[in-house]
Amino acid sequence: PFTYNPLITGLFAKGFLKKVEALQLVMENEGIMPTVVTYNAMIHGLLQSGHVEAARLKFVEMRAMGLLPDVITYNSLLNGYCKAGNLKEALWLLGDLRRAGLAPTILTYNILIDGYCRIGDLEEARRLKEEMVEQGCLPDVCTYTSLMNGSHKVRNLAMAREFFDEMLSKGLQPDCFAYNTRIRAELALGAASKAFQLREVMMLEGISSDTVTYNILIDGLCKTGNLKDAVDLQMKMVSDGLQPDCITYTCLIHAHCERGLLREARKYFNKMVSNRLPPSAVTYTILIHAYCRKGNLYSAYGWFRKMLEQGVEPNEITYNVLIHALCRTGRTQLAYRHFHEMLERGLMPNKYTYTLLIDGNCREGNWADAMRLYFEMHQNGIHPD
RNA sequence: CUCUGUUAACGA
Repeated sequence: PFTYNPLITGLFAKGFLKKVEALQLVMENEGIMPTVVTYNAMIHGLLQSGHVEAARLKFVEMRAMGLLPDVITYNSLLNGYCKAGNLKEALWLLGDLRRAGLAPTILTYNILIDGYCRIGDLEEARRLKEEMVEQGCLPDVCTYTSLMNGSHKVRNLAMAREFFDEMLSKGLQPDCFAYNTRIRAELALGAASKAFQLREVMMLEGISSDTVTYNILIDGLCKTGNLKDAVDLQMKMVSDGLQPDCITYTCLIHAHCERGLLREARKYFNKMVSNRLPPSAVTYTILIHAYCRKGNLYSAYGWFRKMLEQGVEPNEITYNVLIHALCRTGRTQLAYRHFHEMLERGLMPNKYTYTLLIDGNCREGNWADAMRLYFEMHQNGIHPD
């Protein structure tokens, strides 16, 4: 197991799901018993790649083998459910952890607090923070970073600042993540100058801006209408010795597309490729969207094709963009084809997808299809508005 | 040997 466990972790990190299954068989054949750590590594890997159900099955499997899950097993699964926004299941699991005679750790609390922050339930997040103190776990910089992010989510800048100050008052030293989180909140909630001030503070504290800091600032400038400053900052980033990454370029591509500067956007795309940075699904979706909006479906499909050729998987947003453009131009049948494609890829259409298709069908007078979609949406637990 | 926090895209 000491040889196999790190191997399993490594394979998951590289996204080699099939090889992990193969390795599990090899272990069985050689009579090597998996340990709790083996399962923890597998559960974690499955969750990282979004396979919550498969992870749960591993959890069941390990218990069936007589292995007792430890706090790490629970924390991993808890994190998976929290990330998926399934706090109900997470709470049930927390009960299970306690029933198993285990005590939650600071990570257990941080995971749950982060889960509540992500769904915007700061009341519950706060309550858990108090509970963790009562249980003798002191909130750390990670706890406060989640709380600041949650405050940002509910657009409460004052609250984000309070959490930051409280962190300082507890004698905790904010790290780069904590500063970046606060800076992003300041920028997004209308306090750009405070954001830049904080970057100075951060430097004085001996924490240098990293790529994420720059990306947050560049994106913030783009979104407050300062495209030129954003471009300048990107150049400053390079002169400061930091390499722009895929996200840096994607922010700039998006900003240019929004302003209809598609030529410039393409220039950034080419620059990113020539810097050996592979464009992501987000990058392609932005370009597809820009051409669709312009009414140039031909070019939009050119990008879609390129994306597929490069082996970049389209996601639900990519399909929503295409479906939107097709429905709007009265090509509901073609839109429908994409709808099926997305199901084949295991992507879940959301409320927006259904609405687009229902609207398209209604416009063309296909009431039967529209009604069928409506019921299908209901069956999938999506409530119309 | 395994568990937590920060950045980009659709919005009818």
